[in-house]
Amino acid sequence: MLETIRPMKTAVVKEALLESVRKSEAEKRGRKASKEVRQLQLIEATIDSLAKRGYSETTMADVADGAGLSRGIVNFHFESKEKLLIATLQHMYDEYSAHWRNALYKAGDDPADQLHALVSADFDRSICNKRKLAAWCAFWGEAKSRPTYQALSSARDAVYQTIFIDLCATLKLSGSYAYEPQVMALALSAMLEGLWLRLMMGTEDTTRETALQAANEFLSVAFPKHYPSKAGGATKP
Amino acid sequence: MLETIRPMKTAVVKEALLESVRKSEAEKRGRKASKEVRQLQLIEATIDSLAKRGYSETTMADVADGAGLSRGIVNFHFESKEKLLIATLQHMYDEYSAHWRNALYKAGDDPADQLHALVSADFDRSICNKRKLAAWCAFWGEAKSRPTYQALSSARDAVYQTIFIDLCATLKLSGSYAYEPQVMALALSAMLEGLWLRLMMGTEDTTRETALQAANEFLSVAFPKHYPSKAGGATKP
DNA sequence: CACCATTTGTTGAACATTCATTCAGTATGG
DNA sequence: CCATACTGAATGAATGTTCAACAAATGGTG
Repeated sequence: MLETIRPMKTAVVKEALLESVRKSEAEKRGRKASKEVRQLQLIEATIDSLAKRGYSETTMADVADGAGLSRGIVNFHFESKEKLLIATLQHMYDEYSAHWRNALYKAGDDPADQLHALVSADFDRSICNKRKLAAWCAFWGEAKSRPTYQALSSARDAVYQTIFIDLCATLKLSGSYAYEPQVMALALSAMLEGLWLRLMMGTEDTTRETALQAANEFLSVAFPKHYPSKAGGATKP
Repeated sequence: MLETIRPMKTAVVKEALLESVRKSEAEKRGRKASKEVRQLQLIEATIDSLAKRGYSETTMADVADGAGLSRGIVNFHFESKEKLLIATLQHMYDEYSAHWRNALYKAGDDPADQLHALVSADFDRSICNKRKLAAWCAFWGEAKSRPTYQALSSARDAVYQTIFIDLCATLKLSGSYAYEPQVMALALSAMLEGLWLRLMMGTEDTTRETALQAANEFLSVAFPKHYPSKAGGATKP
């Protein structure tokens, strides 16, 4: 099962396109960019707007201004505002998906390493930052009332969840734990999402470091034989 | 510290008012209701709209229609749409707050019972249902870009968090655990929020029961001496 | 290479719609 | 009969979409 997970090839391509977007900062005007680059540029501007103004205040004009282009341009590249937002969500979903698949691939064959890699990947700067988290949260707020968003809006999809369950089951066998893999996987992935939520609320008392620390603490108590606690031993009352 | 937490008296009053709202279903028109009842009625209609249509699609007209009243009514009782939404958020915040305070009060003096009561309270039908969760999520999506929402939007506030930390610290002493109370409390409360998020996404694979089960599983592995696992003992490989 | 025709990307003003707000008028309870 | 709750049409601002005109690339032809 796990052997079928490979980093997505398209991720590399998109990375290169994003580079083009950043490079062309100075030369936004005129017909300098390819269709794909321009679309990515608009998607990035959309994420900016979602992060800065929230979903309900994100306007076509703001996206166009953010990209340094004219008003009508979005309707040319994307058919409508709705299609732009769907494309933006799909982009973030693909990026997140490629990120954890890559982390899993690089983790090697040990299940404990794999689980730890997945957890750590969630708090990597490239995807876990104010801008992206805020954009995710904006979509979450609308997901329940929009069928189109529902499938994409929880970045951690069914495949991700299945892998979590499999890893929990494997560790249970090798560590003689008592929990139910499915239940433990739910608790774990829910905590990761909850930590994301905390981070985006951004009350400054939760940072990427403390969030990661909490996640690792969870791993230590749930799988003590695989992740021995790094803190001092048990204290007597 | 914990001894100062008491159920809020105002909760009882509001419950009575809500009763009035429900009773007057048939007689919405005319000057039948007091000012407070009418405001609660509008707030309930706002929650309905948020749940059904999401934040960005919630309109004054929809709220008024939902309450069976005329268009201009909201601006009469609340000054503006923004004030209505703030009042709605405040209402949900107060309700949630009263709920966990009451649960804590009824739990008695044992810290383990208290923590368990807080966790269970989160999944009580009265506050953990599609309608309310969807409304919470709608506000979360806008909170980061609206300073006014920020304080109220995470129902679990600083006081709640402090109590969690205190309980974790107490249990650590009596159970000789190795974790850092602050870190464990963060992991725990983040998981609760994450489970809420799952429930409101409503992909049907997570129910209130399985969510509560996952939360209890967490308690079992984090505080094994206080919450002995109910599943069969450890299995050998 | 030069020239022109065609396709394709881009602009910005005009348009239509949606929606919060206002307010003059009406109804109702005390 | 007065104060107050309430109504609903009018208003104006905000915003997504359309489109005619323009500009840049492309490709074919002599």
